[in-house]
Amino acid sequence: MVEKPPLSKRKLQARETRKRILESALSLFREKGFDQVSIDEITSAAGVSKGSFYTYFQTKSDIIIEEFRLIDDYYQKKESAIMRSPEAVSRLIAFTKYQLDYIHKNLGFRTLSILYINQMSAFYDQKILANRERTLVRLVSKIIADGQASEHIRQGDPIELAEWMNRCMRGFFLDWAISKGSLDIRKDGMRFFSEFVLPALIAHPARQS
Amino acid sequence: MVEKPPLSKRKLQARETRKRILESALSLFREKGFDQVSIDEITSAAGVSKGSFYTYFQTKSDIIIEEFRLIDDYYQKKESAIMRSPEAVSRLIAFTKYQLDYIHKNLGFRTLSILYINQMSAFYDQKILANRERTLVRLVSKIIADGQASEHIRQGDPIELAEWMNRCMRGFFLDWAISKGSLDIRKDGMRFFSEFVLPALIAHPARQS
DNA sequence: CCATTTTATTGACCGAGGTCAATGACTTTG
DNA sequence: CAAAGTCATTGACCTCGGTCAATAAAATGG
Repeated sequence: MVEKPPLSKRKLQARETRKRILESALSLFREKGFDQVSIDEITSAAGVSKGSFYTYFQTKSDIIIEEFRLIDDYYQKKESAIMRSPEAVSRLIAFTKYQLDYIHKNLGFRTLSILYINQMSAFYDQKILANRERTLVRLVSKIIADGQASEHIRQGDPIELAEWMNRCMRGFFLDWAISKGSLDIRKDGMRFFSEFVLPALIAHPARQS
Repeated sequence: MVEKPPLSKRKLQARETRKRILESALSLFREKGFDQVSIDEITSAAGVSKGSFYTYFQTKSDIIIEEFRLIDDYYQKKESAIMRSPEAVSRLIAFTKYQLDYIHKNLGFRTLSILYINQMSAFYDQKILANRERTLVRLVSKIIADGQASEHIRQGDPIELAEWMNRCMRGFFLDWAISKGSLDIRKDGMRFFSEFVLPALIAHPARQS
């Protein structure tokens, strides 16, 4: 458990302000879409000034980042369900199903676009996606390490393999974002994963050279 | 040969204006970087008004798109060198080498970021990247089809496989862009391709099930 | 050669993201 | 409790990408 810090009136107010901005923003984004909502609109809905927005967030799209962080909690919640699958390959498939599902239901291609744009923009250094500490890498590399032990998965550094697998999926998400959602994220995503990415991870008997 | 159209004075002037804008823009981008150059700066360097910029380009980043189109000519020029490799696997490696090389020398991660951002942005419909007509897909799918005939490459629709392979590389480029170039595009890119993507394309003897 | 139509060009204007010096509410110090 | 210090808050202001009605120059056609 975390030590409860004695919150001063100031800290409480600040937290409240931040929360109000975040909630107005998310609610307006859901209602009208990211591009149709201005910072002025968000802050006046929250009853604060424009400047306050920038006390708590570096850019407009930081709000989106905040939403995206929740995906790690989601993976954590699904971990036991994923690990219930008998072996590595089916675990990776289960993982990917959950991932595609979450993105389909909770994010959407527009949100993903904004996330990628945010992460690529020039003087921005909050690395959300390329972070080895993420539950995603932890979980997938664990599955891979297990799979290597039982010889279902090919050899190699499990963390590197997890990042590579993840990178391929990111390629899919990018294509999805560029196509403005005209790919079917669950059908096409699953097919790409099981037909192309997964084979790169599976142990094969050595070929004659 | 293309039929030479009788160019009116108007068309000539228009072409000249477009060219001057393009050249000022590229030269300023190279000098100061995309974000540090404003449209006003570009147009006054070109000696035209701001409005003229938007006669010839839809957005500021369209200039970058223009540059990117050249990569298809480059692939075309390298085609024979690539096909000189004896079989599919080494051809794909050669192709990827040239691709990484071109992007390293001529584009850079910042340009790639701008390209991706442009392609993802909301009301934009010039699909540059996800275009089956591109030399890239044509060339790679041809190599794959040849490789399937000689049983070096696994079965499946060659165009789909080419798009999948390309998608994985796009995942790498995205990671590169997000990491602001801290990945080594040639070393890490080649390693990712040959260690992870290529195995997904190679024919393997069937496993016992 | 003049009248009409077409189209490249212009630049004032707009909207919106982001900045920052000034303010004042709260906290700490003496 | 008053003075000094800290920091959340404010909103006028700036920059810049992008728009568009008006204009000017060239093409067309009679």
